[in-house]
Amino acid sequence: MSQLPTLRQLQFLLALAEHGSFSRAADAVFVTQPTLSAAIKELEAILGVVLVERGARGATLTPAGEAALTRARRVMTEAEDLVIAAQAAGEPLCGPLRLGVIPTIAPFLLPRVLPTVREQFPKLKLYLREDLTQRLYDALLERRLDAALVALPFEAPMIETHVLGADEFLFCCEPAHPLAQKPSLKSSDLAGEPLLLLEDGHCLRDHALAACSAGMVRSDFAATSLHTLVQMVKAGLGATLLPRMAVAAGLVDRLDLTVRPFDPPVVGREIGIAWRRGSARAEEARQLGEVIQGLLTPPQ
Amino acid sequence: MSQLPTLRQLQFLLALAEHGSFSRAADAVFVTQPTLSAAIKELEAILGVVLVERGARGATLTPAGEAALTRARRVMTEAEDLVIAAQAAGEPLCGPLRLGVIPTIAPFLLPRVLPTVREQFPKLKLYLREDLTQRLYDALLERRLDAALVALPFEAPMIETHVLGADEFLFCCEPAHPLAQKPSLKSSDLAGEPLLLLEDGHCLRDHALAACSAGMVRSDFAATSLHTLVQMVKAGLGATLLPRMAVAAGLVDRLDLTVRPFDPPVVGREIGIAWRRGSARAEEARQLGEVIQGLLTPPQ
DNA sequence: GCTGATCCATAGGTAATTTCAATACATGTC
DNA sequence: GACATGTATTGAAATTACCTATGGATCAGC
Repeated sequence: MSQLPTLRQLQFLLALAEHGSFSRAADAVFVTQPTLSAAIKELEAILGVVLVERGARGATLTPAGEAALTRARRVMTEAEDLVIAAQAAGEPLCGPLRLGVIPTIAPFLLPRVLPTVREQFPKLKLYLREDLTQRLYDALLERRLDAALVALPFEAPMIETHVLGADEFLFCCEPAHPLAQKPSLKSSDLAGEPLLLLEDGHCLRDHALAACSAGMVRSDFAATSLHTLVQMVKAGLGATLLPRMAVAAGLVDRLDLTVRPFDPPVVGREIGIAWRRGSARAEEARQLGEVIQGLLTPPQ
Repeated sequence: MSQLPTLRQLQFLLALAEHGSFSRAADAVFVTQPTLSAAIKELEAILGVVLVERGARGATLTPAGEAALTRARRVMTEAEDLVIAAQAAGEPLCGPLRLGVIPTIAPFLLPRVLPTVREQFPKLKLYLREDLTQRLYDALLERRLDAALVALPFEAPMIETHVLGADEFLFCCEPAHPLAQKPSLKSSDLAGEPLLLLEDGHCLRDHALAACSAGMVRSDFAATSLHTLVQMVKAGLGATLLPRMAVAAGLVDRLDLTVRPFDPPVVGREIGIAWRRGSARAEEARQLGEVIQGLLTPPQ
């Protein structure tokens, strides 16, 4: 087995690539220029390739250097992840954790779970970010988020998920609506019914569409949030489907709207937690999920 | 940023996990036991977690240790890959390269390209492995192969491919066969025709099936290789489709069988080279592919 | 074409780190 | 309680990493 480079040497290579000059790179990593110079030279000796083209006005990476750079970056992030993961294993759910939540979950689930989470993990600093599923997905992949609360299914490469609980859909309409008379509805009752939905991009829109394929979607109006949506129902523009979680959180309180469940088989969505496969905080995401799951299951 | 561990420390951790004892692990990495002991201790200090449970009969990893181990393995392989990739960049297509080839390509393509490859890259040591697509895929993922010659499409996560050339299918039958009269065939001419195919697992079987959906596959007989297949045609069991590459390599020479092309649009398969995304030898696989492509395109 | 500025390479000395040999300590075994 | 089998500690030696000082090359401006 040929000799391995040092992480330090790789770090120097990153700095060199970033600053385009031995001297400036040396400053950036707090060593002198000769030190960095020697380290790069030894790295080249180990790899048997010239990585850097030395010029009068700085340094440029050779193609081999570029290739090594990409891999060096990977090695460094993997090493950093190791440290973070190990430290987290020693004291789980500590420090900053960046959690994404979709807009149809955040306002209804977070008030219910955050107090307990805060109490149970006082050292945890949750940074919350509310956004659409697709953007949360991107953020997870780019390591800008550690975990995300989303609606399942959330099939995506490199993403792992755990189910936290079911969230059935309820039919919501004006009291004067014909269907308001029935204590519960069948999916087929929606046939021809004018339905209001969230605007495109919300996964709740897709799930609701799947649940009420019989309905007639009003594509001329689309709401930007569930709060807007119920206002539109109240204004007489049509009926809609709401997640029970939102109703339980008081979304339609004092609005004088009628809410009806569906007969089994109930339609709805599943709430889950997602994280990037191999993320340094995968285990913590799983743990956080368990806590939230425990908070969801008993009441409803 | 907290301090990073050394690759050496991670290597020691791997050895410790493998041998279950400080002393034996130390022997394995050619240092003394105190050295390894101190290194692990410092690693634990850096990570802030106890990784190893020291017992009277050796050492066991704690859960945190196991987690660190998995990541350490990743860091080490990434670092090793960096070295290999960089060395390969300096002197491409040198040393051992493990190349998988599917059985319906190997005997016909390799004799045509290997001499030139050998001549062009005298220092290259090609280790060839002939196997079915699925097993080559597994081997690529498990790093037991560096590249593979397969039939496209070869859609798979973590695998990248390049097209090397087209390989059209030819109709092969006995001279007395009714279709032998026609100089060329349409795909629809195969309607009701009893066709022989390779046994399950060969991708050529699937591609041929797709190409001649009109035909009537003889599922009572399936060949284990193209050589067997033509013998079965000769024995009067039916007709078949052969890749032009195999015919060009002399598969039916001296067999007194009739071979007919299809009218455009020609049916066939594409030959490609595949490698694991991020493999240390990805660039070399690409280069090797270019050479083979150059050898395939001019003649036919 | 000289001058100064900028940048990388080299040299030699020093501090820090790594490693080793020797030994101490802990724990099960007979 | 001696012994075998482990790991931890210690202090010295070798190695390595780093710094200061200096040299040489290239380019810009005059």
